Amino acid sequence: MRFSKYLIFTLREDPKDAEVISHKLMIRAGLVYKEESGLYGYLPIGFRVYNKVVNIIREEMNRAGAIEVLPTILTPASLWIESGRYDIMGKEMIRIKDRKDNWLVLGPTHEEAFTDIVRRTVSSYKQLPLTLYQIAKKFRDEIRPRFGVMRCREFTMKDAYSFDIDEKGLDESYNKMREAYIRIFKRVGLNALPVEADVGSMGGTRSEEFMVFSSVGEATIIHCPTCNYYANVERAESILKDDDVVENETMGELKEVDTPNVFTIEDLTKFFNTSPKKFIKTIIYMADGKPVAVLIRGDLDINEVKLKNYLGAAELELATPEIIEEVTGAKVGFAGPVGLKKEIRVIGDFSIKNIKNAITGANKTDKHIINVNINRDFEVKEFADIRTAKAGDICKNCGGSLEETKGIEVGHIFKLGYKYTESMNVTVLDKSGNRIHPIMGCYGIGVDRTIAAVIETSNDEKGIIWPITIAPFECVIVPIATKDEKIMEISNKIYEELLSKNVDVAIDDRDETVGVRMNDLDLMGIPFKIIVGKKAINENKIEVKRRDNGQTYEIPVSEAVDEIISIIKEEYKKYEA
RNA sequence: CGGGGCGUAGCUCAGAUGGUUAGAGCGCAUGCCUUGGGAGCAUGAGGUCCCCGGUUCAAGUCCGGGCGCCCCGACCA
Repeated sequence: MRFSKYLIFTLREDPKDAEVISHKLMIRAGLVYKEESGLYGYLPIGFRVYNKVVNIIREEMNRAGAIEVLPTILTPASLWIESGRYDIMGKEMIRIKDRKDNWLVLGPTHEEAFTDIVRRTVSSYKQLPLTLYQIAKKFRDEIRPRFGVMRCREFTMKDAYSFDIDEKGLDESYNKMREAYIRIFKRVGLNALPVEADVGSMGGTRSEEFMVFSSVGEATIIHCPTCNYYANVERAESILKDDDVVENETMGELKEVDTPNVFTIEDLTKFFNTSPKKFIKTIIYMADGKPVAVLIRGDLDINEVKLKNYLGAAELELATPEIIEEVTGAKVGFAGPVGLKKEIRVIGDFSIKNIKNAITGANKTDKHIINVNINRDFEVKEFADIRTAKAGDICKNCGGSLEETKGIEVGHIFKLGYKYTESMNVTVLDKSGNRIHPIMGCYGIGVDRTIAAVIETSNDEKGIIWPITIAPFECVIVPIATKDEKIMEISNKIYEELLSKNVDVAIDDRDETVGVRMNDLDLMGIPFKIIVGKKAINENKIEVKRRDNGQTYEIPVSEAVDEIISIIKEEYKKYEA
């Protein structure tokens, strides 16, 4: 590619509306442009990177035995009604009405579509196992798109769906995908770790997210440095440091105390001059429309994902002030387990089991009660782990001290189960001629997010530093003076030869000063610059300069092509899976 | 949906208290000169000051309403 005839669009300054590094650099290096919030298009340089990532994913999926298909992105509402998700998905799903007034959905995910493909084409156990995939656009009307390409409304995803006759088969299909993912992320230069994830209302049995540790990540990961336990905070379990400490206090007398305008645990702690651990927080939730009281120790946080799973609820939200008043008989801030006005389901987190002489809301406005004791003053029928694990907690596996980090979720693999094959009635005949539902797994990789994650973890003050495997070009030739015939002659010769040997090379022959061109190439993250300058004329030598550490090799012109090829080959080895 | 910030040239921004023909840097075009890390000189093009309404002799500037963008939170198969 000759840059003089290409579309290079770089910016010298950070765009105003970008906050995170990857977003700034993707715009500045001319990889993408923003059409509007959450909608990004790829420019030529970005599209080259995109294609390289897609190709690596495709190669590894094929290697793992998955088969590529191309379903429709516009899907009929009927598919979604069948699976029961038409109503559940809510506003995130983009719906369009066609000219005949039929509703269509721009696929936000494709379980239904792939299940439909299998329903149409598979009828015997002999055709299984089967893993199908696509690399295509997804549409989700996100409440808040952000961080450029990281969370947007239209994005590219590789999604695969496996179909097996039994759980054992699913385990194998799942593991194949898991292996493929590890290879893919290695090859694109990402350090992505599988982390235990929430299986949630999907009803699956196992789920892992591939996380890239980064401060801009939206997910919180709980990590044990001793035994390498990694889990999304949504499902992480831990042991409290002081879980088993039974206080020796004798039970005091239950007593109401006036606490006007004291609401938060922090304020209450000051007011009573005690520790937050002496409080039992009582939070009222609405689970599928029914109020539930949840009790947890004052210094801890409720994990709503765990709670939702425990309750088996489809919808879980904090109760409104009106409902809280109705349930407790008091204004918000004074709920407690003793003397709730209405009989409702009460769930206790394990953390409240051993609190002696606790302080709780009195279910009367502006009043708390002290010396509250479980089993004497109130009973809890249901105990569960509904606490958010946090740094400093004890690892349930090895007793180590847990740490917290942020992660970007670049992939997600999931044992789905029978949800879709049952709801959409997919069956195959097994060996004995019985109709059985295949069991499913689903596996996703966010292509755009993967690109952003690479940039987020590999950049410097000059710009992007691409791994050679997904760089827009492997190397770019820079003729120091574009009007010098001799320099151009040498440059063009090397360029043509490299091209003929299938090197992904470009020549930056734009009528710009060397400084401008070098800086652009650094911004774009080109792994190797091939500089043809005075030395080429005087000493018959060209220079190859590395983007990552600035190291420069001087190479005689006659050996340039072979040497460049071998340097590039060597570089690829770093990313071999 | 709540809180905060912003909206003026392709980009990044300046335009107190309302007042002529709305500015800068970069970018862009043309010419000269240049090319070892964002050169110099000259000339030039480029504006719905987010939109609608109001106040006023006069609005980029003040008032009301709306729209859009960014960040935090809520939310997120």
